[in-house]
Amino acid sequence: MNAEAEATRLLREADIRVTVPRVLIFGYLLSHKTHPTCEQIYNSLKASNPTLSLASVYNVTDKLSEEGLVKQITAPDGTRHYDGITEFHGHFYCLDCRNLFDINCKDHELFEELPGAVVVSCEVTARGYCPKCASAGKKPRG
Amino acid sequence: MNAEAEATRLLREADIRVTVPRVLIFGYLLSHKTHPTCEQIYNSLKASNPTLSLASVYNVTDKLSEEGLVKQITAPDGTRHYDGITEFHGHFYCLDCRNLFDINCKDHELFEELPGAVVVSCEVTARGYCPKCASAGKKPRG
DNA sequence: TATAGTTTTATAATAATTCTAATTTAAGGA
DNA sequence: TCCTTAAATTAGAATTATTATAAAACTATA
Repeated sequence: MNAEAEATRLLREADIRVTVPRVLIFGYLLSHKTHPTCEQIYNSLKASNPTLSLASVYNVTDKLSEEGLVKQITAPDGTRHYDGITEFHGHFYCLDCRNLFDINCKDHELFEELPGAVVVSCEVTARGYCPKCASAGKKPRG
Repeated sequence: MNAEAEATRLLREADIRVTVPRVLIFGYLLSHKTHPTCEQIYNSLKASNPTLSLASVYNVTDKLSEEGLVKQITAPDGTRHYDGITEFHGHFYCLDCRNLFDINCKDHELFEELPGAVVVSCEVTARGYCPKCASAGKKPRG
């Protein structure tokens, strides 16, 4: 099954109105594991969908992450990225190239700390220099 | 010892030039555990220091976190907050009131995943509804 | 106290995201 | 299939957080 058909199926299953932008954007996230920003999603889709607007990409990613169908990741530089993989995992942010990489990492039992709090999701983000940038000498202070 | 004297001492120790804005801002972070943004730091300090500029707060917090004297936290809404506590701990972000709370949480051995990567820091951020907002009924969908 | 280099300041510029109001669309019922 | 209604999309303006710039002020050292 292709990504757009899968997106349509998952939207129906979640009882979310199926629209062209939602299918396109959700399908894109299901088939690209690159943690794109809204801008990047928009740039990738607009050539084949000239009427798509950037505002819709913001609206749709917002809706999808609210509904738990995709994951929102806030990078240390403050930009928001989206991830079609919803199983728990962590991210590694390269301070040089600013890319996000997946890392395995178990979920924790962190929250006896704040009794009464309702935990919706948890994000683990490491910062540093990815193998490529580190080997190019882009390490902190020397 | 008061916070500004402590800030001065720590700056000297780290071999960082001691300036008025640095002492003020670092001192503020050492004595306030509220995870303020640059804007909040600026607003708190400007009354008693009218010549201080917001740009300096950005410059100084940048410098301090680069040098590891304070911790930078990027909240899920993309805003950057600073924390004078540098020991490892996690944060809980309330989706309603947008405050950050400290949570205990051990550091992990996450990084066998990316051989060759240089890890600089690690951030664990949970999202949800804090006890106060949750009890006021601000839970997700119902 | 003079100097050199760094930091700060004020302001302008940029980038990411949100808001607004008009238009279009999806889904269910006649 | 056509109508209706609420919801979603669009384009563009507005807002917010942050970064850049260039001149003035300050720190540390000689």
